Amino acid sequence: MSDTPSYDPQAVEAAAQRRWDERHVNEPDLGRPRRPFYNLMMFPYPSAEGLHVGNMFAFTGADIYGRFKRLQGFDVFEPMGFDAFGIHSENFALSVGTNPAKLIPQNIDAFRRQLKRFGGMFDWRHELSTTDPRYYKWTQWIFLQLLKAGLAFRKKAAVNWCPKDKSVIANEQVINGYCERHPDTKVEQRFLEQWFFAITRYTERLLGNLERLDWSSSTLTLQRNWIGKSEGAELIFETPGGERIGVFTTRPDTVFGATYLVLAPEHPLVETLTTQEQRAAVREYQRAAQSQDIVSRRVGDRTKTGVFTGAYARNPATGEAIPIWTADYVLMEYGTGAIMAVPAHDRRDFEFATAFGLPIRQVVRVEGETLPSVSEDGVLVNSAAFDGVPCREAQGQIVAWLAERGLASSRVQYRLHDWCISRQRYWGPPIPIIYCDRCGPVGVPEQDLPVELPLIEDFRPDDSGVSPLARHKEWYYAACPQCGAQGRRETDVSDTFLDSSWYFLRYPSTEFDDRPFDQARTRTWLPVTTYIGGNEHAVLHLMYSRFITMALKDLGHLAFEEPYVKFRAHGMIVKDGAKMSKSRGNVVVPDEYLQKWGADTFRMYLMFLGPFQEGGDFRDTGIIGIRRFLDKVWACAHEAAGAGTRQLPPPVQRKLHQTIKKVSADTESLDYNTAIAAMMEYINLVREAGPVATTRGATEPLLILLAPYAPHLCEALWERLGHKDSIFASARWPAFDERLTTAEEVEIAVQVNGKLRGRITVPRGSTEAQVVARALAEEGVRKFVDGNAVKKTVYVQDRLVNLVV
RNA sequence: GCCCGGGUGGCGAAAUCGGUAGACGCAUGGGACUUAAAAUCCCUUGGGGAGCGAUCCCCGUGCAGGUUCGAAUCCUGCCCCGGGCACCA
Repeated sequence: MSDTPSYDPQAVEAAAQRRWDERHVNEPDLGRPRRPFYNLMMFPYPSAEGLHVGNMFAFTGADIYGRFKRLQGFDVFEPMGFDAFGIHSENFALSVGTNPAKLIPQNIDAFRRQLKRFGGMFDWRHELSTTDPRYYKWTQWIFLQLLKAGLAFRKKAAVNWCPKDKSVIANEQVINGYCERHPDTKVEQRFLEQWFFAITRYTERLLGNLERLDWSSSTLTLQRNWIGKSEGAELIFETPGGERIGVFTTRPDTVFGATYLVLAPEHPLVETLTTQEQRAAVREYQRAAQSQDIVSRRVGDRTKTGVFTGAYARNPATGEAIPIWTADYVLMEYGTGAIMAVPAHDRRDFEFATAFGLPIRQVVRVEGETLPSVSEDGVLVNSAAFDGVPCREAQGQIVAWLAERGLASSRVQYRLHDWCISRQRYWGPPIPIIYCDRCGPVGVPEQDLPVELPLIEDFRPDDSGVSPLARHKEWYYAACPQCGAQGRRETDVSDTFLDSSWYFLRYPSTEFDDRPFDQARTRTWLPVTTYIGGNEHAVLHLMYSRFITMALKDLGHLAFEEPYVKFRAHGMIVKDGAKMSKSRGNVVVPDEYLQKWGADTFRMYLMFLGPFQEGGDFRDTGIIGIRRFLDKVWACAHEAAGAGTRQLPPPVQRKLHQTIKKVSADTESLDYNTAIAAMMEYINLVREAGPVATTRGATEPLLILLAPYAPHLCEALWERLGHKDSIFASARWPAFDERLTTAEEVEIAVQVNGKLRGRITVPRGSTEAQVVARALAEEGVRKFVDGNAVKKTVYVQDRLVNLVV
């Protein structure tokens, strides 16, 4: 058609976005929505490099879902914000020598521009940044609520310490045990008083609730593994001096094979038990363990080291005296910090016993296994009265037997640790605490919040070993809120995961400065209806925000305890099979694609790459296919605008209803790639059918189905078809008629002995007898039946018949 | 090492309460239109074989077995790739 203007994405997209802004299309009535739908996606960290395709992939997938819900008649709230505190910003700022407070606004501006360009349905009235004092005032408020409730406490914990920097460094700055900035300087560990949140008091709730959450199963599995519940027993080994050493074990059935004990070097009893002769060696070992950085201390598969303490304890099962060692393969933070070593049935103990010549006693026999044999599918041997008992049964029996003498009890152990929120850094919200010599640590009164992070030039850590914030006396010294004496502010800032643990609560209430979240708003919009994000945050962010929500509920601030009713994990977009990263130099920037192809084509291309929930490898060889499709839609709509209304030919009508059905189901389940394929099939059929099918009745439903995917194009074509209001404000998701999705006749596969031998077309709903008769009439089928008697027939209604001869 | 995913044409992928493998798209090759090119449109394409031809036969979903009338799909044992955890007792 010569009067059809050509499709110019840049012009179409600019016009559509202008329209949405002017008419406030993306801004639901937060006060009185009819059908509220909170569509959340993970807010980005605004890096200096700008939005990359990984972000766009995630946001597009989430935005499609939000627009889909919008067209289904929901009042969709789709907010966006910036997670701008943290070590990444700070490190970047250090490298360019500019305060992050000056850099971040520029980054945010660039991000906002890109986010607008790709066409997200964001309600920008509710944008937030975690670095805004109006936001982190409430992050600090949350800290104070937990402090009041006894859920925030101080504890000594190890950090990485660089002796050159005279400063704490993060785990990711430790490279093979050396400082990232001083490759010749070994990192040590130091013990500092730090703030923790008592997330472990919520372990069972965090675990149990997972049963009831509508989350991607991969995410649930990651959370369960992270919590790491393991059931076992605590056994007591007594020393001649009367000390009781508790050990946690999941294999109490192997206690007869425990030939020595190992205490972590940090275990308090090491000091008490070590004999005079061993003292020097043990001290030396403890010192060595401590001088390691915490990263390499935890890296597995190291050669076993350890020292004998000179002391002995009695094996509660055998009564034998067994030696007590200390070794760093036992971790103080798990279980009791002590283990019973069963070298015959534990790989690590076996390795250690072999290295130090300790006895190895087999107490479990498993068919066909050599030592160390760790299987539980065996029976006990060398275990006195328990010989011959299967492992699993023996576990309970032995615990019960030892419990009679008070030497055992059942115990559940978790891997989850309390959450250390202290960061010895500059770029974060100051922890609102004032230390007073008389009163100890005192929370800053709520009316004094926020404790603003001062804009300082010398935010770089220096050799003084004092936090940059402590060098600013006017900030550092503050009156004790309790007694008025001069106190000192906490100079640590809080973890960025605390910032992001509650941002979804803030979005609907950003305009209120006198409360973190408005009660009415929160009741209306929360919990979040659907959260779509990456599994890279499956444990930390998602676990912490669940915990904070539970704590706030218990403290009376919220009426619900699970923040995200439905969570879906999207896949990761990679480049040539590898994660995109700056160091690999394989980061794909979306800007040039948006420039060349437009947002709609690029959005759809990303979704067509593969299943959204699996991700895929980015390559740009197929974009043209999406563009061709959109060109067809463009032409079709323009032709339809000038065409009259007429009945669709039956095959086109059938395809239309099939397409509505498939796109509705696939969009709901985030199977965007197949939804797009279905729309392509449909437009191909319409184009093939020609002018009789290129009508308003064929085109309008397609525009609505396509609108979540290519919102700008559909907005423009909707207008072209004469509609005054935005498609998102006025269109309703089309319904399909199940009866119209099926044809009168169906093709049936005919198999002989399971091999496909022909196809026949029969009326829908034909009986088995009719179909078999028709099948046997086929020459190609008869050839294979060849006079043999049909022993059996298998008939699948309207699909297939199999003749067994 | 343990826990999750996943291996299907030249490529991205469809199809899994077992039922016509390869939808849709890219890229091929051929053709139409054009002075020509671009764009567009039509046809072709898993491998092998038979036939002038409409067609027909054999093989084929990482490998080896198994269950079944029938397996990409279920079971057993392997191999490879990606992700997570990692001395967690």
